[in-house]
Amino acid sequence: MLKIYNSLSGKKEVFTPLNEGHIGMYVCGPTVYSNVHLGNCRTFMSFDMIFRYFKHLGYKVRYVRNITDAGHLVDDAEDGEDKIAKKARLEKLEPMEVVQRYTVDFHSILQKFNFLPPSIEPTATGHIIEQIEIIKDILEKGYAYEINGSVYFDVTKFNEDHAYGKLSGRKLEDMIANTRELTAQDEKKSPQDFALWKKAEPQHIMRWPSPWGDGFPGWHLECTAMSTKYLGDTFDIHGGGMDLKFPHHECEIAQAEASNGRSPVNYWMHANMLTLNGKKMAKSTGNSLLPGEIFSGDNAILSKAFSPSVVRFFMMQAHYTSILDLSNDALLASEKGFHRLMDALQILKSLESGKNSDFDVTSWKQKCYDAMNDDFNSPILIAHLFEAVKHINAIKEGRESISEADKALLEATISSFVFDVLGLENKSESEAGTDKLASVVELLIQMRKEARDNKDFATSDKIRDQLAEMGIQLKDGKEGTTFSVS
RNA sequence: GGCAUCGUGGCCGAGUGGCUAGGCACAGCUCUGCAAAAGCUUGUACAGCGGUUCGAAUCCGCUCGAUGCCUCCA
Repeated sequence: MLKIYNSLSGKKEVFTPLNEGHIGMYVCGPTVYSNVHLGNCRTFMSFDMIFRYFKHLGYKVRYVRNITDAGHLVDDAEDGEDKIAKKARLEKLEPMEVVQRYTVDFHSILQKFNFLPPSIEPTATGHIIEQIEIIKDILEKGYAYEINGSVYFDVTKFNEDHAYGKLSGRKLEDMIANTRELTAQDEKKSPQDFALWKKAEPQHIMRWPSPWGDGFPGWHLECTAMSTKYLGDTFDIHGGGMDLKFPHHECEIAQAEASNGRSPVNYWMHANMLTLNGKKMAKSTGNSLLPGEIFSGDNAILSKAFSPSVVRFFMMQAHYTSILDLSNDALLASEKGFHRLMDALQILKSLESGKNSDFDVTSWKQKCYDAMNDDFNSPILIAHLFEAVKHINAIKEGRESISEADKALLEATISSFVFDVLGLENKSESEAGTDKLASVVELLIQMRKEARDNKDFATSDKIRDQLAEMGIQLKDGKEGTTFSVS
């Protein structure tokens, strides 16, 4: 029985999909006006893991994650400028050049992190017509008004017969009480109202024709248009970063309820933020890291480069609803733990099975599922994986044994959780996996053994130390010497 | 200022009204020519102050602090 923490109710709820065996999931994707933010990666990674687990359980999942390539305003005021258009103006590029450049960056980073591609990755600009249709609908229902070629959602009107603020726990009256005075020339009736369609000023490059004149859609609308188009008026899961809860997701609910009278989403899921050295990431203070800067080591914050798998493992060690703090020490610790896990996986392959098992693999497997079924508790899953690591090492040293059947079950289970669900990759294995390197190292190991047998420790240590410098670590064990590549 | 989430041992991080999280680091031991790796052993922590309770770190209140949103920043 799978339980999910639903942000809408504030409780863990038993997950029941609308259609048995099928899941519709929408996650708000990036606005492609700059390199993808590391915190953003964490959010997407959490949902990648969730997507993977659903698939692992055998669900047919339609996972929609959009690309925002228009409509995300720099601010919601009268002079609101589209983020893409602004960047294009600053860099003297065509807006679509900006979109293309950062979409490519986004995909390449996600690929390094071993993300599964979503089922559909729609763009806002590809769904202008759908957005216009929804605006027409909302206007007809009386929850929006047109003024000077722009259309705004009438939050006050909507709140009369719906609950605006139910997701974020806000009350409209409180919001009004806490709002600063309107800028003098604001055309909105109330500061809480938000744009469904913005009139394009003559100099504005990104523009589309509409019944209200040339303009562009509001940011909140695209997600409503694309999610309902591909997943239906009501669908199972809507996810995104905690920062999107208000106003973005709140507005999505309002738009959907205004146009078709029904709550659009059964389970709202929000991934929590990533901090850096205990503080929020912000370019302005220098407390900021790009994913690429972690992989290359080219940054002033970390002592060395870390592989995407290590970063992924680090993130999977925290629950997706907790704030996670990234630091050099934390990554160093994760790197060691990650290698220990990967080494154990390697050892498992060559383990000799015995008559009986000292390790109850079946109940261990159940505990792994219990952890994941409890709101995707990946840190608990990882704790269980390390329990298996202990047993694997004990079996290797002959202190415990495992039956043929249990060994096969353990191998299948652990690799499906590590690789399929958590999405980790054993990079060192694939690099060391080239047979030639392996046989060269085996040769060196053999030569070192001969030197050691002859008590020629100068030679044996030279082999060991020089290989270590190349990142190849020799490990002497009871059954001989093995190696790992870092 | 308002709303929200949270505050756990040296570090990162789970969890929970009474029973071992886990990883990393540290120390001792085993193994080793010496190391490394691996294994074993050791840590009584839960922001502070009150309250509820037979019993709270876990529930309630207040205080302090962090993060998010309310305002451009994921």
